[in-house]
Amino acid sequence: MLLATWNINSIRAREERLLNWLERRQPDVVCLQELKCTEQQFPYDAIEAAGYRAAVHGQKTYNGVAILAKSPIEDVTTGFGDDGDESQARVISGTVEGARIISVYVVNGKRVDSDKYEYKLAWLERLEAFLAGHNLAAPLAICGDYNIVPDERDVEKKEAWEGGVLYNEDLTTRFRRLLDLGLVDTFRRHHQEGGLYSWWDYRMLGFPKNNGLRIDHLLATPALADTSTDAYIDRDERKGQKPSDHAPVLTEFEWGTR
DNA sequence: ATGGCCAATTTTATTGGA
Repeated sequence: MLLATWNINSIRAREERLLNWLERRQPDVVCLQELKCTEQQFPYDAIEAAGYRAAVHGQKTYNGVAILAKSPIEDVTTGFGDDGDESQARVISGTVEGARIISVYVVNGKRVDSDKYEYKLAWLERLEAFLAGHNLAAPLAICGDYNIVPDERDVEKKEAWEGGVLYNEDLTTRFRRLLDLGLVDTFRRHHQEGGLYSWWDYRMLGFPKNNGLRIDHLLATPALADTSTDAYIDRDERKGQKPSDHAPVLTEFEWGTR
């Protein structure tokens, strides 16, 4: 199973690029974030014609997450299912070929002194509780835009980002806590070096200067992660006409029908 | 080359992204 995650930054603005990438790359399962559209606006027909089913949790203008898969997507749920705020479409789960797949779009946080950052921290608490409620002995992957830089290898200009809403001691500790639950950062399982990023700012020549961050992650339980054979970042997707500011990140597993 | 923000919106400025 080739599993991918991609913050696409508007599926309507990126439809042609997404379809070209699906055709060329042929991932089995794709977790998407920042659809920026409602379910009514989602291009189901084009995705289906490309050979994929889609489970979509949409929202007008902001957020929005989906799972695309070549195989049926079963037992789809949206949100955390707790008693917290569900007005922002940031989580969708489904089962594909016996593996539980979760697509997440973690809150950005804007500034550390903002209400949005408070919401980010509270949301991460809910994420942890949500995961703790799953069977982590079973095959499961939770993939998406975490808006967290796990460690210094994952940032090009440490001084510029340290202490901000994406990279600080509290967040790296919270990320490690997810790993302490038993989840594996599947990209790091195959690549230990720094300088490999999944996001570059549109502004200030972020990509040409490689001022990047690794903030998009595929975490998996050992039952699944132990079968992974390689991981990739499709850096070329950040090039050319109308790119998303994120590149797709992928992990190959010896799991399922592929 | 990969190039100096981009996308959506009850649009002509504002909000959010990271």
